Amino acid sequence: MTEPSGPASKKTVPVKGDERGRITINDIARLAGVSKKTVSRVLNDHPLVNEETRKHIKLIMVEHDYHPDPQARALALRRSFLVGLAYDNPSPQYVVNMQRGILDRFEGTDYQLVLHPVDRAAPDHLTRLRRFVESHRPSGIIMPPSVSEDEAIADLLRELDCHYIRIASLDLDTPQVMVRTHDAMGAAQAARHLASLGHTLMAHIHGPNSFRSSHERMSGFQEGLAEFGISLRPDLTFEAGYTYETGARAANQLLSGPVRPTAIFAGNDEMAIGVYSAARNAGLSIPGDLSIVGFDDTPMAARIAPGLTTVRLPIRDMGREAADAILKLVNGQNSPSNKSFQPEIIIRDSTARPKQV
Amino acid sequence: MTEPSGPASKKTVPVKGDERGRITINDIARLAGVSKKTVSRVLNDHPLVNEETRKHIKLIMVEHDYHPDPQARALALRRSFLVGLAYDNPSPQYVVNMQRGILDRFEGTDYQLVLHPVDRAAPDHLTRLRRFVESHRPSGIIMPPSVSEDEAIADLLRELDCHYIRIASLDLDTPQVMVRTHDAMGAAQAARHLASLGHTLMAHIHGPNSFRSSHERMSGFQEGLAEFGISLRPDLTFEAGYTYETGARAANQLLSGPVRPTAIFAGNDEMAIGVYSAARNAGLSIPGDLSIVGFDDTPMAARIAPGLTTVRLPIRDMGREAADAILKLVNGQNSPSNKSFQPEIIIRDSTARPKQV
DNA sequence: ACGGCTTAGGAAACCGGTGTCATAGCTATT
DNA sequence: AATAGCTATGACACCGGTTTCCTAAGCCGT
Repeated sequence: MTEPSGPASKKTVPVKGDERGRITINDIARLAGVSKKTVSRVLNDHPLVNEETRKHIKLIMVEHDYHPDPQARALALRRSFLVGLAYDNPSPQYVVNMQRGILDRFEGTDYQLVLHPVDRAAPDHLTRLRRFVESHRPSGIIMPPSVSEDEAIADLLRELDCHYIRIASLDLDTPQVMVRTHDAMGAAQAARHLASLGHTLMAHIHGPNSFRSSHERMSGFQEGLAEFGISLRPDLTFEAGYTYETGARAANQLLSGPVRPTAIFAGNDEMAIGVYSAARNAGLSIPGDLSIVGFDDTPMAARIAPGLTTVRLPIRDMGREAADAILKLVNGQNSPSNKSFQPEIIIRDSTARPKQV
Repeated sequence: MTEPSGPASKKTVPVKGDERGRITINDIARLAGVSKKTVSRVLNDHPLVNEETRKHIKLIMVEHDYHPDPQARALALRRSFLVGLAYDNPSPQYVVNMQRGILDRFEGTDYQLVLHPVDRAAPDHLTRLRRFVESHRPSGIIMPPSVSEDEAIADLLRELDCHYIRIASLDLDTPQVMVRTHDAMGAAQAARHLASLGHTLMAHIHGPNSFRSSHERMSGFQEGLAEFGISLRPDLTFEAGYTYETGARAANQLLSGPVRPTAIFAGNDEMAIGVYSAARNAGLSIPGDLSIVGFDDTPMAARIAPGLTTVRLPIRDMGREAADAILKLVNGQNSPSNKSFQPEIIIRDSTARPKQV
């Protein structure tokens, strides 16, 4: 045996008809009676091609169902048709919706989404990202929070001259390369909802201080309350880890404290569900004794009893927009799209007027 | 401006230092004083290379942190370093865990995971898959259920001479190209658990008949019951859609029927949560009046009250194994790994002895 | 000393596209 | 008329690897 041969490579003589094997740009060129360079120009929408010629070539391409080889283009263009998703969000719901949105936009294009989970706790995560970019030369990288908030990562990508889009809840240095979420606005809606129900003594359990979204949501909540002349008491704000367990722990502590609020705004649904558990432990009924608002509108919010009032961020739409922005960057349209997406409060059964109004 | 030029292509004279721009196989060859073909042989572990030469070249590669360009190899080898995940499972939890498992295995390799959601209801889904495979030439495709159960898809991949691994709960035609899940075994455990608690009148809500897993789980449940001399009554088995809503609907119907079971085994957790909702509607307490068992061990199972007894399949492990199998296939090791993974029953608070024992 | 076999390595074509540069045919300007 | 400038196209090298084919050296038996 010579070098190990592929499993079913039958050594098909490529001569003979133009069938037998994939058709290439050479085939199209021959069929159209032009050079491959002209076909290449048509492929890339180069302006200097006669309209007649262009139509003729396009027709032939369609007739033969020709699609250029992305690998070859990648090699020649020194840029692949791969877009990386660099993420570290622990919520499956979030990740999957983001993926769906991106894939929505890529549908019908030649672009593919490749996954690159980032573990920012690992010392070599920057090296791994660098290797990924250097070797696979993705056309771009999409970063949802909290990867998007990491300046070291953004610096690296800039150094590597790699397009990227950051999805974040605040304005970040590099303009025009981000999709804006309005976490603060959503949190403000939660505040207004609770305040207008008559709550005045409210607690807040927020995510880790290292996440910008934690701050955004908290300050948005405060702003919303301020409209009603209410201020958030520091002794009623707790930091947790955006997880069920930490949310439950914080709520247990909170509910066994000296001051008992009539409502709790949790920084995400996971923690809100943790609050449910703590409320059960404390013998409190929801929403009778305690109103609860979450953030994210995970599927669980609708399924749990009582249904959780929460804030929905259009994650899928944001993914779609981010993908669109990457495509525009790749095509050199540096349009300052910088879109932002409005959150929406979903009112279910976990919020009601406080008892002693 | 001529054709849009790459951002930083300064026409760097490649002579001079070996820095300035990525280093290629030619650089390594020059530095080692051999031809590029010899370097290529080292890269591919070709046997006919002198041990001295090989070591020398490898050393140089490490020193200069050389990594061959995947795009170029893809072009030459007519095979990329991309592995596709063709999936249609609606559960984010499932999808994310599968992705994690696969990525676990790819870590440290040059392989990347690209997503290819499949909508088998769309008339062109086969065309889209074909286009993906033909144009990107993935090294392989991993298919979890229920895509894995689609023979048309498997036929297509075989026709395209594309490696694939199917993850499925039953033996499928092509041997040695699958990872086996044991849904039936898990369902049998659920049956034994309920039967040994003393239940004798049990209902089953299963997934769509078009999913093999529905049948596997049902027949496994029946086998488990049979060990206790119990048989599943046909009038107490319902088909639903693996979703919360359909599960709730089936349970409502079931609980308002003439025969009231003391336990319900739902084909997945989503439907089991739907049963919770129906039980609340019917004023039944869980597990006092009704025991419930689910399947999947989604995060929700642990968070809902009362905690849902359910069957856990090691999805992440299965993903890892599938990725491993793909790698073996690519490397020509046609080892009949055909591994299978044991399910595990997680007992929480939704199951108890029936009231009137 | 010669042919045959095995081992080690190189030259050049190739994978399927793209960039650079040259060129032919026009029209517009001087 | 000659020059300049634009349009439309092609020849050819190139991207960074792999493959095919070939050569040269070393060892063996006769």
